[in-house]
Amino acid sequence: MNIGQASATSGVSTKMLRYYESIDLIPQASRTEAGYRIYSVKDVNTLRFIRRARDLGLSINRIKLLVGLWQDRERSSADVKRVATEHVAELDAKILELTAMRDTLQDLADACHGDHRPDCPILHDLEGGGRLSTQAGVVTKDASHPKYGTAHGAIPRHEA
Amino acid sequence: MNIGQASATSGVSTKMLRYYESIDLIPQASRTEAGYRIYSVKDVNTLRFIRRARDLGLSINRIKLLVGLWQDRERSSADVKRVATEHVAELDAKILELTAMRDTLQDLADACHGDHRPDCPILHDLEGGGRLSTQAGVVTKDASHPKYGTAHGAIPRHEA
DNA sequence: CTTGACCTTCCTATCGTGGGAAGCCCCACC
DNA sequence: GGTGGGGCTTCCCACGATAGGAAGGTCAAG
Repeated sequence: MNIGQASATSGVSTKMLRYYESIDLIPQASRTEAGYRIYSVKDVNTLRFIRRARDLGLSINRIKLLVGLWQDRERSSADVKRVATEHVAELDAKILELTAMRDTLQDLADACHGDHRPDCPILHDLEGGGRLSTQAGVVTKDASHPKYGTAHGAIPRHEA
Repeated sequence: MNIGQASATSGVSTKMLRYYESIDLIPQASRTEAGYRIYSVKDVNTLRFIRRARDLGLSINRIKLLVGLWQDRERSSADVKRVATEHVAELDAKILELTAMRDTLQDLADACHGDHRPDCPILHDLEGGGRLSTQAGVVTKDASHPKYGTAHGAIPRHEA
């Protein structure tokens, strides 16, 4: 099986196949005399495993762990579960963060009449301080919007 | 005001200040004789605007649009609203995608006893095909889990 | 033997951010 | 008037995971 067939049957692009090999997620494929990579059915199974793990949003590093556990008959399911649970926690955090953004923006959009007039609460908000309080340190308007605070502060932007 | 002070009062790092200038999100700052960048209070306000827009997850390109609209007295609020609404739609899509992943993984983790034994439904799922049906083409188990299909297929991974 | 599809490696880009090196500048302190 | 430390400059590299493309070798069918 060459790389094209392995790609087609595993759902992993040839680009990614070579990349995964380069970062040692999968072992170096053996080669034909001409230098073509050769894949076995077992290799393709591993690739499908990886593909599904990626579909669940797992990072390459976690997938490395999972593949290792998968191939280890002495593994404990607790180890597998921990990897999954950590990822769920990260997904939850991300979902919370995005939801806070979404809600804020949706509320602002709802408050915007959206016609020919220039006046716009969205711009006003961006201009003024993400729902007041940032500027003067004293909240002067309506403090009954707890969700507006969530997206501020330490937002590790490059983490996702 | 030099770049350090502008950074401190706007919440945008000096790295990002120079980067934003390089991609023409903000105009080239004027310079002292020694080549130091100079920022005005107006510049800092723009930077705060940008910072808040980033906090809401808006892309640099959308922020470019918004800054343009913000500084255009003839703008129509409809244009601003459209940018916001598009971003909300993307956030919604992303949230849906992440939630599907989360739910699947959480269910699998729930089904995993997580002890010393090697047997694990998480690995079984990754191995077997994201909740069966992929392998044989015929669903043989429990089809009442509509959420398990959502994360598959065309997932533009690099879009986020 | 040619043609076209496939393979190889290597470089580039994405997106937004941070880290760091090498070198110049400025101010305060002695 | 020096000097030291912190700030500024530019430039390069890294991340994570993926795609695109160029230049060249290979294979199989016609």
